[in-house]
Amino acid sequence: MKKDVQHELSIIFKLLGSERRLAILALLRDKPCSVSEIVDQLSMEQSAVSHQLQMLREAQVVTVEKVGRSVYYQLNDSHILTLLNNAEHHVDHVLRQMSHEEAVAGKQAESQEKHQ
Amino acid sequence: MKKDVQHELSIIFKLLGSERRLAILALLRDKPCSVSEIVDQLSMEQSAVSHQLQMLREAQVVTVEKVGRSVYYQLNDSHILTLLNNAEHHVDHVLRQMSHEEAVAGKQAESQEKHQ
DNA sequence: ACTATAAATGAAAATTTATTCATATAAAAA
DNA sequence: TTTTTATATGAATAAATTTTCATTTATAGT
Repeated sequence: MKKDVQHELSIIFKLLGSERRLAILALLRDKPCSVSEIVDQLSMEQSAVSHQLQMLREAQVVTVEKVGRSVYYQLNDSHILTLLNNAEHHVDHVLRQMSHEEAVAGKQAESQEKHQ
Repeated sequence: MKKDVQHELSIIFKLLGSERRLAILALLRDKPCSVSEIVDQLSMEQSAVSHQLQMLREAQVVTVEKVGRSVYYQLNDSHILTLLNNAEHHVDHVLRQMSHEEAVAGKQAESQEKHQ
């Protein structure tokens, strides 16, 4: 893998590796939102939201449009959506495996009880 | 998006959001590696590598196999590969757009020079 | 059994990232 | 034009992550 690609990759993953930014992106996935809509829905401070949006902007993950005195953000990037979808699959996979292992562990415990 | 999915997502993205871990994964993408192979190839400290591998292990991104006194790590997860590939596409897209914008900026500068 | 090598681990130190706070900017409303 | 509302931004603080250092564990070779 080329080094600058790796660097850019780490930037985009770093960006997605925050629950708050993921929450923002989840909102934007449905429809464009103004900053204050995001603030209200996620109960975050305005300044914190602005800082996060700044990062998403700089990485070209979202675009901006001024409407009156509001600023609307929207997803800019279909790749991000694909990425999120794939990642969700991965998570489903892991979560399922975990609950499967729990089930197995449960049966083992059960079986051990019988043998006591 | 469910909250626990979002949480897991942030974990996996956080994991991928590090150049060093990406470098490790790039090595493992080719073939399983022992800890000391990784240390040598990436010129990292042994302890740092071990800590990073611990995280990858705990997230079930890699699996471990002892061979003699070496410990070999390998990618466990095809989803991660897909994720990395998708992300590379995104990066290509952004990098291309950036160089496109540079080109445009260059032409504008050129054009402005003419008008001076 | 003793020594050397490979890797893991815990805790402290260093670095990075995120949040808050104070303030600035910009546009609409009064 | 002054006031209000929405957002942005810089700097300080707080929190999280990463690295380093010292030590431990485990295994192979002597």
